[in-house]
Amino acid sequence: MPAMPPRLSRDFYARDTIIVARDLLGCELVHVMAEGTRIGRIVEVEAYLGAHDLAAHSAKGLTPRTQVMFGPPGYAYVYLIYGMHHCMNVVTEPAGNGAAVLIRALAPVQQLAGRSAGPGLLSKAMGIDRRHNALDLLGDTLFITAPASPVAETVVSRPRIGVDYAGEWANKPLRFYLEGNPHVSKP
DNA sequence: AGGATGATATCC
DNA sequence: GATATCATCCTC
Repeated sequence: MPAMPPRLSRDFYARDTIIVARDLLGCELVHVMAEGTRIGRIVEVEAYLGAHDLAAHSAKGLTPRTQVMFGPPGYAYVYLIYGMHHCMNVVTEPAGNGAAVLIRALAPVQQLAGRSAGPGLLSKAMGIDRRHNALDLLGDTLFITAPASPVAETVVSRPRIGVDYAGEWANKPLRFYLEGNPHVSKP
């Protein structure tokens, strides 16, 4: 088995959120668990640009929940939605901006538990829940590695899912995915 | 189209 | 303390 590509650096996450979102496509999300290591290839993401983005949780300002979003880049922001599903994000840009990228779908690579097309499903398949909130993605438990091979697919952008309440921000094309990939949640 | 199901923010 | 809302998923 080939050596695993290097972990993404703090500087990778510190960049502009749209750039980070696009560059995360093709990267691999890794969760080292007692039962084994689960790995999925990122095929769909959404960018949440910061406190001025009305669709972002950080638009509410600094609260206990959004604390992680306003913190330094390269940390996991995981929350429970609709009382039953977990969503995983990575914090981007320098501390204070409240920006993050939601990971929406993975193609299975190793040991995924069930389907991973959609933010709730992928969290379940990867064994990720609220306990992972505020976890450093440069640590040894949960991290992201650079693409195992060059990303050949075309990246397409569409409006984000489930943010109709956000006015004109709901229409901005801040959802990115790999065209034609069968594991995208809503092609 | 509608229900599950609990944390969060925002009122009183 | 009560209530509305929710970056979803499943079943009908």
